[in-house]
Amino acid sequence: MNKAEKTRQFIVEMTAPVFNEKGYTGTSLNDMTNATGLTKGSIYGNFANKDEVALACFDYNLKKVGTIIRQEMDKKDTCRDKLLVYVHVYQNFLKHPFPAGGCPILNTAIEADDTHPLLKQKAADAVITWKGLIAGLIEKGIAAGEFSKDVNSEQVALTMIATIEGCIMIAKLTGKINYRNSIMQSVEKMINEL
Amino acid sequence: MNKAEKTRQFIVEMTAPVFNEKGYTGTSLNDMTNATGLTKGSIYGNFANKDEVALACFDYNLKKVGTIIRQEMDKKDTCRDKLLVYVHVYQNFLKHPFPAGGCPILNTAIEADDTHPLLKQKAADAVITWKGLIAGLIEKGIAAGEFSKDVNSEQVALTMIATIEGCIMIAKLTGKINYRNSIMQSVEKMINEL
DNA sequence: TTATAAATATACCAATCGGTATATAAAAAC
DNA sequence: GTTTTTATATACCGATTGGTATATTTATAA
Repeated sequence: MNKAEKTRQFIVEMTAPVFNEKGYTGTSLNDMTNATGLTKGSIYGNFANKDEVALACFDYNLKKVGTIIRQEMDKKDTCRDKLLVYVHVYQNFLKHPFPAGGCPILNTAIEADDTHPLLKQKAADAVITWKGLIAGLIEKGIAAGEFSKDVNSEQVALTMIATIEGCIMIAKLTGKINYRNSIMQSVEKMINEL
Repeated sequence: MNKAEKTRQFIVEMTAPVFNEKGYTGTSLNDMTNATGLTKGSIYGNFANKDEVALACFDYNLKKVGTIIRQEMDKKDTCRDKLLVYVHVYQNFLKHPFPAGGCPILNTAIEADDTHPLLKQKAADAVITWKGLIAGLIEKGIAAGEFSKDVNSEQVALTMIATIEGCIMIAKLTGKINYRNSIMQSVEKMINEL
């Protein structure tokens, strides 16, 4: 990794939380120079424009979440326990190196869906990949005799994602931890009833 | 309603969809003059600043949703059917005068939670009011013998809201109607199992 | 060690940002 | 119908926006 690649990485690491908190429109070049301590010239020597930084930051934030989930899943054996990782990670997200500003998919989806096609596409891809991951785990669990055969894996996957994302919104908005616990308990029940 | 009040109302009606689509930061005074056909002077003669317009627009958008729900609920008799109104309205939101840009609570929550305390508070209040409304309906249904006595009304209310909001996000992001139908079917099942 | 290439900083650009003072036009009151 | 108040438009403000051309520094290779 040469100097430029290091700086690129450094810029992404320092601005990713800002983009996730303030959003694409809400993050200015000034915010970016403040977060990095670099100048505009330095940032624009490594990125073509604000868009390119924002897209890289989304990837970075998304990867951060994915890594946490994968690491926790590797510790579990059964498909049910692997699914329950989502519940436990989102319930104790402070214990993990979770991106500041919350779920990048949710944040990006809401801001970009009417305004920024590129970011919107990235968020949409992330949701579909996530759905596939959960559905795959469910299918595997069915094949292993862990779950009932008449479980609709795609429906459960989508409902899990929707509930988790809604939960993140409500918990962050109201600041009520028991709201989060209550909703996550429903997701847990949903998984345990498969 | 005198001239000023009419203009105030007019400004809110014309800019509310813009705020809901582009967000608070993403909506400029220029957008507001374009949407209304009025000048800055005219807008700022009726509102102190952009904040005041945005807050009024949130109230307007929220009321719009509330009115739809209330009207549909009035047509139903049982608590179960009243709860199912949420499913049917959000599933066919195009048939109703739903605010352009989607759910104002969700949009405002995501943008404002790290950036705009006043809007955040309004969105939080809306969620808590909504939760109370659903929980009240469930309690009423329990009292009427319609639902099981050991239903946790607050938990169900929160989970319903989370799933619906997550559903809106996913459906709008991916554009897949069958995703929305699939998730809403889960909510329907949840209500029918009370 | 020096020449060359790459990376960063400085200084600037036009455009737009939210907001305001003032002038003009339209309503409302008399 | 005239006066007075209210509402709207015009013209402007400094600050900030995203972005760039160029100068300077730092790293790399000969």
